[in-house]
Amino acid sequence: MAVREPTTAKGRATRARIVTAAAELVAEQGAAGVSLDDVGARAPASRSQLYHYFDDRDDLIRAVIDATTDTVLGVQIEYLQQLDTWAGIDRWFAALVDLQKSGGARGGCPIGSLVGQLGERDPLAREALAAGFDRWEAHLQDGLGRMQARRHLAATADPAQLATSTMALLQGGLLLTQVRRDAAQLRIALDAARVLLHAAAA
Amino acid sequence: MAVREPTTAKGRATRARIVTAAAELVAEQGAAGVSLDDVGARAPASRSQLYHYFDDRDDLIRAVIDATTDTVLGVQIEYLQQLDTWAGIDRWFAALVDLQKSGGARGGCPIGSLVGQLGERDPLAREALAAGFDRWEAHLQDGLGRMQARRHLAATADPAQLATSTMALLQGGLLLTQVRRDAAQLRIALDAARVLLHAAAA
DNA sequence: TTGAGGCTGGACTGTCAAGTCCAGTTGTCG
DNA sequence: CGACAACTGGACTTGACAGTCCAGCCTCAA
Repeated sequence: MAVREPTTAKGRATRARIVTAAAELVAEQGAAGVSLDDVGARAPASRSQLYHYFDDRDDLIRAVIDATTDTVLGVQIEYLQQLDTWAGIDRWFAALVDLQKSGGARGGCPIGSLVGQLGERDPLAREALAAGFDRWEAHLQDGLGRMQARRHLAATADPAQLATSTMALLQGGLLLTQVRRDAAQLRIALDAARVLLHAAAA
Repeated sequence: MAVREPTTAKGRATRARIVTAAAELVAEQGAAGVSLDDVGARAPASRSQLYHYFDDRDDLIRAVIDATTDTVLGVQIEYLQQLDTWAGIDRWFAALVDLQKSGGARGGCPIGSLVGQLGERDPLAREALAAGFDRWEAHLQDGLGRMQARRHLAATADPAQLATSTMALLQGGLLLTQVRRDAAQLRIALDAARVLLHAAAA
C-alpha cells in the first residue's frame, strides 16, 4: 500500500509535484497517453517515488481527478459563490465562454472529457468524477435556492433540476465547442441556459 | 497506402468484419484500450489483413468513427425523420431515455465519449466526429425548420440555435447519465430541451 | 550521535503492442 | 487457361511501458 499522507514537508512536496505533473500531462495528452516515465520526467521524480506515493497507475490517475476537480472549481470559485443573482450567473457564463475563447476552444472540460476516457474503465475513477460534478452543481443549486428564497425564482421552480439542466448545457456546450473548435457553441448553449432559468423566474 | 475500396466481395466482407469488430471493441473498452490483436481475434482477421485495408491504427479508428456514426444515426433514423411535430420530438426524447435505461445508463453517447478520447490527439478524428454531429444536428434543424414553415415555431426563432442547444442538452445529459449511472439525468436534460423548444413555439 | 523509518535513485524484468515482411492462396479478366 | 492482382496467414522486429527490487540518503527524535 502506498503512503497516503507523507509526514515530512519534503514528502508532501514530492507527492504534490507528482500529482501536478501528472494532471498537466493528462490535460495535454489524455489519460491513456500519459506514461509514468513522462510523469517522472516532468515532476521530476523517480520511478520508486511514484510507487512510494501511489499504489499503481490507476491510483495516480484518481489523484489527478481530485486535483483537477480542485483546480477547475478553484479558478471559478469567485463566480460560483455569486450564483444567487441574475448578474452573477451572467458573469459566470461570460467567464466560461471567455476561457474557451482564450484557450482556442481546445480540450473541452478537463473533468468532462475524462468521463469518456475513464468512466467505463475504472469504477473508482467514475465515482471520483461524479463527486466532482456534484460539488460543481451544488454551488449552482445553492445559488438558485437562495434566489428562490428571495422570490427571484418561482416557488414552483426546482433548483435541483434547473442546476442539472444547466450543467448539461454547460458540458454539452463544451463538448460541441471542443469538437467543432468553436467557442460560439458554448455561447449558444449558455444562452439557452439563460432562457431556461429566466423561464423559472418569479 | 491501404486499399480503400476492396474490389472483390470477399475483400469487402473482410473489411466490414474488421470495422465492425473494432467498433464493438472501441464501444466496450474505449479507443485506447483496443489493440489490433483484439480486433484481429474478434473479426477474425490476420495482422496483414488489417494493414491491407488500413494505413495504421489511427486510420482504422477513423473508420470506426464513421461506422459508429452510421450505427447511431441508423438506430434512430425513424425518429429523426419525424422531428417536425411536437409529438415526434417527444417520441425521440422518450426513445433516447429508454435506450439509456435499458443499457443500464452505461457508456454515454458512443460518439460523444470519443470526443474526449480522440479529439485532441488526432485532428482527422476530430473532424470525423464533428461531421457526425453535423449530420445528427441537421436532422433536428431540418425538422424545426419545417415546423417554423408551418407556423408551429415563431418566425423569430432560430432553428439552428435551437438545434445546437438541444444537442448540447442531449450530450450533456448523456454525460451526466454516464457518470452518475442514472438515466434520470438525461430525462431532466431533455425535459429542459422541451421547455426551451416550447418557449420558441408560435 | 545514532538508529529507525521516511524518502530517493535508477537499473532490471516481463509483457504486450504496432508495424514489417514475405511466402502462399484465391479470385478475376483477357 | 494463364497471368496478374487481390487477398490472406503468421512469424518477426522493435520499442515502450507497468511494475519490482534493493541499495543508499535524509530527518528527526530520543
